[in-house]
Amino acid sequence: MTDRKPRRSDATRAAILTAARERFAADGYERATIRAIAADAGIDPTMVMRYYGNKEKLFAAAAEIDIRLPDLTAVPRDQVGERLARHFLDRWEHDETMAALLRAAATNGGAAQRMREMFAQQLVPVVAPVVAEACPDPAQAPARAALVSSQVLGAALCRYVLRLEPFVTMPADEVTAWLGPTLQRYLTAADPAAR
Amino acid sequence: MTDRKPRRSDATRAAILTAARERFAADGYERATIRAIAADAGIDPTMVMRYYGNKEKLFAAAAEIDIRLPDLTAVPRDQVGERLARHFLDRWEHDETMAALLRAAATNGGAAQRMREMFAQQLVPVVAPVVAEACPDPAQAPARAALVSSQVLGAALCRYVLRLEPFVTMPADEVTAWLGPTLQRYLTAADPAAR
DNA sequence: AGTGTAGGCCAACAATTGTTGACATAGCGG
DNA sequence: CCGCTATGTCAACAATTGTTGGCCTACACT
Repeated sequence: MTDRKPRRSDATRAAILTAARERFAADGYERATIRAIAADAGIDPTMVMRYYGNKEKLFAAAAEIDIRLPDLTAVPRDQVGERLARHFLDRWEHDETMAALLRAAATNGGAAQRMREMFAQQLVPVVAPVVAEACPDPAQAPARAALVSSQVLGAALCRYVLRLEPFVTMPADEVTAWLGPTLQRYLTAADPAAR
Repeated sequence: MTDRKPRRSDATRAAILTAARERFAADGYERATIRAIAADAGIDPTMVMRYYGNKEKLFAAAAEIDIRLPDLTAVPRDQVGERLARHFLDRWEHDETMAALLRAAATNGGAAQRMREMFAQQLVPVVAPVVAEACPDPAQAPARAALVSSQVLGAALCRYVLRLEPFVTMPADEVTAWLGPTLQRYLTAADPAAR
């Protein structure tokens, strides 16, 4: 139902998308040129326009991200933080699309909007039930999720974008060990002062 | 000694720098054009070139930042985290130069380099003595400082760049209340698992 | 007052960008 | 086998960019 008849140009489409993700991840939105993307994909720049309309739509297609968050209700409450930290780190390590979106979101309004949508549609709902258990006010969920975002995005920024030295070489396990308790507190602490 | 003879063009120079900071903060490095900056400053684009050489050097001049970190050794050890959080938030709130550097660092190599230097030269030294008290290994200081950076930059990213809703409207006091204990732990915990 | 120099503007260049249209070709359906 | 449409290439456009050189003006110093 959701898949259409396979087109002869599917290979080209995919090549464009792959090249676009690489370029957007490496250079950000403005510096990644359609010509460079087309060259990487081994085709003419015109094809990019034909298949994706314009640069903005190409980026939208390239930056389509599913965080694939696990079902946190199935995780022991006191391990939620570390579990989340590990998942995010793993996701970032294996999918350059995440870095592409982050880099672009810093200067491109559309990309920032996309990031906000990801937050609202994917992170908040998953996190809400966990927050609800430890905190009476259900309206707190977005704020808690935002705190989680800030630490996760900040770590990604330092590690994959700024390439801040201590953070780049630090083993993934150590990063999760440090971030885990932080996220745990953001999600399950009754108030900021509580542990 | 450090100040030179005042030049007739000092007003223009300052106007350029102010406009540059605003544009770089609002648009990032690539989208902020010299023409737009000159227009904001009410002068000809040529002046920018004459006084700052080229766009890169202009940015370097505009993004010269002193974090003005307080002397943490004079702060009670258990309040270091909150003190740092408040300082950073305040700094970001009142100086758009910080946002300019952050936005630009996401896509511009030079800006990223600048950010790393700020980290190494300003944050690490201030933080090192605090870390040394709680942790035997002096080589841990950079890693702890990097963790602090990640949370601070992440919060700034969400609040001032991505404008993630819950984070934008959250009162500054509440943000510091949440971030304080996190930074405190990154600095003074003996190991990731310790509180 | 006269002159040299710093401050400023205008026009223009070369390069790059996203984007468009006309034209070729090849493969599939009739 | 014929023709139509999808796929692809080439050349070019219009706009924008950083950047340069020439020219005018006004202030400062002798």
